[in-house]
Amino acid sequence: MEINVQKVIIAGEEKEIARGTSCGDAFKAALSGKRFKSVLAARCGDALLDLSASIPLGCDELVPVDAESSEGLGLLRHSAAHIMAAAVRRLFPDVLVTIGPAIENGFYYDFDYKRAFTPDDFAAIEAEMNKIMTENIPFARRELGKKEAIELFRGMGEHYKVELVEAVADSHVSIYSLGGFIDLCRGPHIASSGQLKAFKLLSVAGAYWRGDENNQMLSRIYATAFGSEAELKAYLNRLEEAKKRDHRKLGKELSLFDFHEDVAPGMVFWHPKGMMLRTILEDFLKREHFKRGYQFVQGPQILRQEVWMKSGHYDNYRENMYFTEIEKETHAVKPMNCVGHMLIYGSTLHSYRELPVRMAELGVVHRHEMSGALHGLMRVRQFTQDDAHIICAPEQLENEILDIIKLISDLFGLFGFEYTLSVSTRPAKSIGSDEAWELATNALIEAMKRIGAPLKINEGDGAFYGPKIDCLVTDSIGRKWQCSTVQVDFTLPERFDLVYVGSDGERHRPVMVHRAILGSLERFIGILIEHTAGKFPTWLAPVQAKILNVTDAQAGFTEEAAKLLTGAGIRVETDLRNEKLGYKVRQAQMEKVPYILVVGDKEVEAKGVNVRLNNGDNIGLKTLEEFIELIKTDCDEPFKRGGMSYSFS
RNA sequence: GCCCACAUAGCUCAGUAGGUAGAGCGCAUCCUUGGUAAGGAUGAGGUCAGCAGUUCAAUUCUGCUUGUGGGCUCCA
Repeated sequence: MEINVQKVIIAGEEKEIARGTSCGDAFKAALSGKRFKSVLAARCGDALLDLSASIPLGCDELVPVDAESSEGLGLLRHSAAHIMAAAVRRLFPDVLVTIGPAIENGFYYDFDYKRAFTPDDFAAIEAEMNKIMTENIPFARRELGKKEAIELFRGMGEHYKVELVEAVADSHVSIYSLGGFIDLCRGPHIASSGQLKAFKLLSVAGAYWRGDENNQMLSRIYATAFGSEAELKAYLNRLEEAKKRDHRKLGKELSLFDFHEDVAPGMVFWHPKGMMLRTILEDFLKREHFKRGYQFVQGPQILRQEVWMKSGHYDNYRENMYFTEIEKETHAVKPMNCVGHMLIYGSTLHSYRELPVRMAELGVVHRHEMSGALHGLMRVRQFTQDDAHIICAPEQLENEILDIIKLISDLFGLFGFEYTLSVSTRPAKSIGSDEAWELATNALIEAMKRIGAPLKINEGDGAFYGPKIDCLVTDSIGRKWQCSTVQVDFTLPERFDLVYVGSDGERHRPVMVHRAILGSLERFIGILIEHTAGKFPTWLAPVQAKILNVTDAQAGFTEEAAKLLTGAGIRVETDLRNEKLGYKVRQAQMEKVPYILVVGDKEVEAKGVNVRLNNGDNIGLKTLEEFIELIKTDCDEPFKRGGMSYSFS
């Protein structure tokens, strides 16, 4: 082999390539013209390279990267962010640029400008981007020493970029220029602006520089890009479809709940149907907790301020608490249930034989969240937690955590939700000793390892009193919401001087775990509504069957049938209105009732109902007894897997 | 709390370049008794979010407040 030639597998075929050949030239020689056009970058091992980069020495395989792959799409979007920034710079020359990464479904770029951008600016920016695409300007990479780069950006007045370069650990940084637009960037990028085919600006938002609310508020433009117009259109359609599942819209349409913003912003008014759903969920939760050795308790809603000072909430959580003065004494509405449970545990002396003590409460808490943070059922100011506090000996901790994770997976599995678990470590604002924090954090990590869950760590994201495991569930448009939380706490038992008597007759300090499985019932139901698009499984549906009479002549039997079914524990409604059958079917269908039962003369004679399923299928005439069996089987269906059950009352 | 947008009938939304408002759905009454996604007629419903300001006149323009939506921050 000659010294200036290397063997490289290019797109699956081994080639001899002259040293110094660019990735792009190598692909151009190896691929068809059409295929080559779709190639955005090159991958060698784990490294992504610009097409203009020379093939690295020692690279034995070069893989073409296009917009079909997630890495290719990310790169395309990142380049689109540069193109957007270049367009904004052309239109608003004195804008300062900051950062513009690709994100899950698109990209954004944060600008500092004398005014905020608005959607009215989109048309002009998009037009300028299209112009840049037509001009087909190459992305040119250059490596600079840090000092040189700082001077370059300082000369341009780009102080955000100067700050970014200063934070880089390496001695050199790379910059990319797109025509006259120069940006600090690790790269890689598409070869030239003409490779961007389909993009759309979506929304504007304020965002703090480096995510810190003490910093300058920047103007962020969100946008997305795809490999083709068709894919972009499909994505925008999907978004539209997802909006139809929005729990706020369905909550109103299905008459589950509403808000009275004028009198109680961020607090839910549950309507009969929503409350029915909640009640069934609560009953089910209670039974599952009893089976797992939990005892239900209930503490007061309002407690004197001094107890919150003792617990540490006053120092750490005051801004989010509601206070009220009663007989010159300041009281606080509970933002958490722990204090009540601590006091219940502490009111008697416990033996090690009783541990672990598992105290559960469907606890209503109030937290004054900032007004801009409220969001339907997902983020409210008053909510109900399926909360529990487990008080145990330190050596029992890991097993308790394992059982909790098992419960999380059972419950979320039942509803078919996808979720991710992560461990959050000590935050800046916290109480407790270093040693306690380390012990608690390790217990969580060990439990995660034992169940083999992928270990994700959120540094500094723990509660002020302890580290935690959080569970995130996704809503209909891809936003992630925290549901389950498992928090180890060494400080509250200390503050409330909780003890148990060990086998040695001495008093010992127990460890406490705070945990919620669904998290908040409000948020959980919000996600459930979006997940099911309002078509709840039969066991949860507020109305399981709706009986419609064809004409007034069958009203009597319809009412009798409804009474009989209700007596059998089925949630039934009738629609006896003087309307055509088609009209009543349509309405019941839109209410997403699982079973629509029609009663005409034939059914009266047979003492039965004609059964139409929610999917529109008609399964014919059933006697009332047959229908009761049918619906019971349907209710039990989701519980066949796992150790849970739904007992038909 | 911060940035942008928005607030009209129970719901979804038109509208007024400043002269106090409309539709569809829903609701009520009547006609219609019709077999699986909308039969017809008539009618009731609005201090145009609240408070100021400009104006002969404000739902419309301006400011503030409250709330909502999308984000940031925060969080179950």
